Amino acid sequence: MIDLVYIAILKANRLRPTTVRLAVLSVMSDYEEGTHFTIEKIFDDLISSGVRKSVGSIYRTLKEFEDSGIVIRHQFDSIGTVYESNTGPDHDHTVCVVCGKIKEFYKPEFDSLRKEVVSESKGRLIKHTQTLYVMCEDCL
Amino acid sequence: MIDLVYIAILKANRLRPTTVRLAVLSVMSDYEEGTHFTIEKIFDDLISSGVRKSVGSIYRTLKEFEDSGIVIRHQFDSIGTVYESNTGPDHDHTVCVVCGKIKEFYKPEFDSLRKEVVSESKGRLIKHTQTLYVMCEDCL
DNA sequence: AATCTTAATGCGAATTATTTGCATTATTAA
DNA sequence: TTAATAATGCAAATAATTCGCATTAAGATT
Repeated sequence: MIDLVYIAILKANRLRPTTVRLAVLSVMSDYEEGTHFTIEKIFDDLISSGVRKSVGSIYRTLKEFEDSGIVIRHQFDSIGTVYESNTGPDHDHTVCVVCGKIKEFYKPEFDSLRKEVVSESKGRLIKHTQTLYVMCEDCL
Repeated sequence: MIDLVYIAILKANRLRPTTVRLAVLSVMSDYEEGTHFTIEKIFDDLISSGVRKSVGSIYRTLKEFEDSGIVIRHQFDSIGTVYESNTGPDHDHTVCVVCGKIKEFYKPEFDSLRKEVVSESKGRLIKHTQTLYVMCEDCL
């Protein structure tokens, strides 16, 4: 059973290994590292793999996955809501305002600066978002 | 006529000085510097000042103002869409995940780092968003 | 394995936020 | 002052997401 690892992931998050959840994990696992995908793409890819699941269930599933930390949800200007697998290290994004391509970047210096900001205000940092809207090399 | 300055702002942006636009500018001018407001707040504040304008027109007006650079629109997690007057210097935001309070911060070092990121990818920076979700001092 | 309990699913309706078409009205240009 | 153009109100349309609830599936219990 190829699903064993998905079942383990779900159980580790107190989620029953059901057909919808396993199917969503399965299509997600076919994406390249760093792929950003929509609810609709998951829906379509499930159809392509011969599995029809309701859009409502996919919304619910991705919300559960987000709560569990299995995926991260982003809202980008003029692109809307996309998700990505929460594997790999922390990072921020660039989005090309022309072609819409999303890339990731990481610079540890940002983290230190952010820590300074919150400590100056005596708060505690829970999470952050940073997106650079660019014209990418190809579009220039 | 107290509106003269608003009329000037609108004309400078090739927008006819109409009642809706002038009324929106007027309620906005009553807000403290750095206030973040919703469409609904504008609507309510117009009502309070004895002016009833359609929600649709307020949406249209704020979109025009955004295109003209008169306001900036933000989308914050679990808060939604808010606007602020585009006066004063560039800045990013902290949002308290408990009380929802929005504050501004500015550190020039962020700008240099962002420039590094886009120059490394040979792109051009158009704009950026950065939001730190925190527990603020009061909520801790 | 049969049954009980609880959670997940599908479906369509409901919600929320926003946009749009169009007839009417206001603003600017002639 | 009239002609041309743009803005407004209103209601309907759209888009994205959530929800209620009856049905089904999964895990626990006997």
